[in-house]
Amino acid sequence: MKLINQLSKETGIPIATIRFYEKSGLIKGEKKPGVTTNNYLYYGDDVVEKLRFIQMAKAVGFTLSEIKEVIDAWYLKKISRKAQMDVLELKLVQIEEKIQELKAMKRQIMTCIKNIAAR
Amino acid sequence: MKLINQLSKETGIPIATIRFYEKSGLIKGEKKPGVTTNNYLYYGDDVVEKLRFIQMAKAVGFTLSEIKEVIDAWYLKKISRKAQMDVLELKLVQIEEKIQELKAMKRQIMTCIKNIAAR
DNA sequence: ATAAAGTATGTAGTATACTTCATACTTTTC
DNA sequence: GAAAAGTATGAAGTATACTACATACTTTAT
Repeated sequence: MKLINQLSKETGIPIATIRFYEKSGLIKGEKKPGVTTNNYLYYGDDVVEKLRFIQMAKAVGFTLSEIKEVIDAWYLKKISRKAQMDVLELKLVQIEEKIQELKAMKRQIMTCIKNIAAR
Repeated sequence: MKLINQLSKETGIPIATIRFYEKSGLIKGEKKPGVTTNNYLYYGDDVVEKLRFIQMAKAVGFTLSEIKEVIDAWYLKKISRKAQMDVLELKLVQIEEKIQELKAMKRQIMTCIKNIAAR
């Protein structure tokens, strides 16, 4: 069980940002049962996983609310299996679209580089 | 030569957003020489190209200032050939990174879908 | 020729995603 | 046991990327 400082060091995400993600409902720490002197929050390994996923997803242009949908489908067992599948399969489609867009950009830029080189 | 309305219709980007991009230096319209009654701006086909590029690049998480760098390297002949190449090659690397991240996310989500299906 | 639609300009407002600050308490270190 | 470092909370501030509004002028349609 990790405290927020360790979480930050493992992921490179600032503590303030992690707190912001927690407030936004993307991750959740828990109070250690039995500890009454403080109200420190502890985080499991799943939270590190989630934070890494957030980093990746943000880097490819997903918003926090889109990311939250995926994380909820992933970890919350509350919603129906079908609803979980729907969210995840939609994300797969969107990921595939982004890959295609990136490949198109790559081709464009490579053409441009060739033009510059041929001058 | 197109007016802003046509530009908007061809790309699906709102007029206000196109104006914002122009103010941000990503695209540029020109006054028709000889026309003195108005100050309407006209746009060439390169602007449509640029707007489509902006749409794609934004969809995969590039910021407007990153996009501006690429567009400048692309169209502005002012900067040195080497500087142009540097910008474009860096973008190629970043695009490749994003593709890898998307593929990693794809795998993760597919694993998750399999787990849900197997319940 | 007049109303409707288009264009330009400037300013203000909004949403997202942080980031900083102030305060207060707890734990660790020397 | 006192200072330094860590944690929690709430509120305010910032950056990016729009989005809407008000005004004024121009062009197009009827």
